[in-house]
Amino acid sequence: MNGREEEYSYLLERLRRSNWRLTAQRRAVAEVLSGPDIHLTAEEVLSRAKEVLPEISRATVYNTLKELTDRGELEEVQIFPGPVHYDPNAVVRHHHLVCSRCGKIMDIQPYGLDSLELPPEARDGFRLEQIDVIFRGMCEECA
Amino acid sequence: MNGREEEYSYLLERLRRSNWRLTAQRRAVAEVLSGPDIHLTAEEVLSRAKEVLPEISRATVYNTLKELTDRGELEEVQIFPGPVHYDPNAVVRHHHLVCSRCGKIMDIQPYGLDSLELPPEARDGFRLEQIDVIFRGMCEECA
DNA sequence: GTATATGCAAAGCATTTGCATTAAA
DNA sequence: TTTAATGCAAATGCTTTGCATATAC
Repeated sequence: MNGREEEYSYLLERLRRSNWRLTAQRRAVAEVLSGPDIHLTAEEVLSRAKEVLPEISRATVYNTLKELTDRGELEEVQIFPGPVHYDPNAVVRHHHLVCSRCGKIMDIQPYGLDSLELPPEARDGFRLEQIDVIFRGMCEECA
Repeated sequence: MNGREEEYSYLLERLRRSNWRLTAQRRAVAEVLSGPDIHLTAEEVLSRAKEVLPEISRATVYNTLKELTDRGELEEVQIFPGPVHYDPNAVVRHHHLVCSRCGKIMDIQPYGLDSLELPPEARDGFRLEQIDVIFRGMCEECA
């Protein structure tokens, strides 16, 4: 397998190994969501999947996205008011960098976050599960 | 003014000083949103405002929330899928602590966040405006 | 008096649901 | 063959819009 194939098969590769009933529709959705820095809405997934499989329905896209989210293969991120974005980079812990003008979303590594912790008064009795961080600002092209 | 009044009039107090046309409806909305650790949905604001002013309409609540958000008096926070929560603590920089079971939302001080910064490779050319942080987990009563 | 806020109902967008049909294993 | 996925259309939840009426200043 060469570098390019590897990049493009993250999600699809994981799914092949699982015992998940693999239909043409699910493959189309998984393909659309395979790769780095992907953050698509359900509607975007639908239109891209239709390029490859025109008969795919909206309901199936929503079903599949929900299924993949439940399996931990996708992360739902709510960056803006409006539709949820689906991020296939659910395995690797990361945060999001977002341009407030053009809406571009990028995954970023946690960095300098070792000291990101609950203030002492909140820590007591609270079982921390997850920390969501969104960095908002202007990207180079928009600034 | 005693301590209790002070606590309860944050938002209302700020509005009195501004040249904002103060109607019974707007006062009702502002009252409902005055106090610490308030994170209400539009629907919750409506039902609480109705207790004080039964003739207030849903549209007016939405209008007023939008207006106050535009003026920087409220912050819209999207913690869960579903409705936006309105946070009147827009003046003081803070983050959110959320119970993933009961849904309780609390404001928390940024703490140990001095080192919360963009990774060097992302920093270049990006003009950072804001960092949103949500701590998710189980609160004491739910754990 | 005049500009602006209100309230109603209809429209809009994102998503979910029910159910009959179809296809994978 | 059997279980589960698909697709359609209707329903839901949240929010916005258009417009006639009412009200603060």
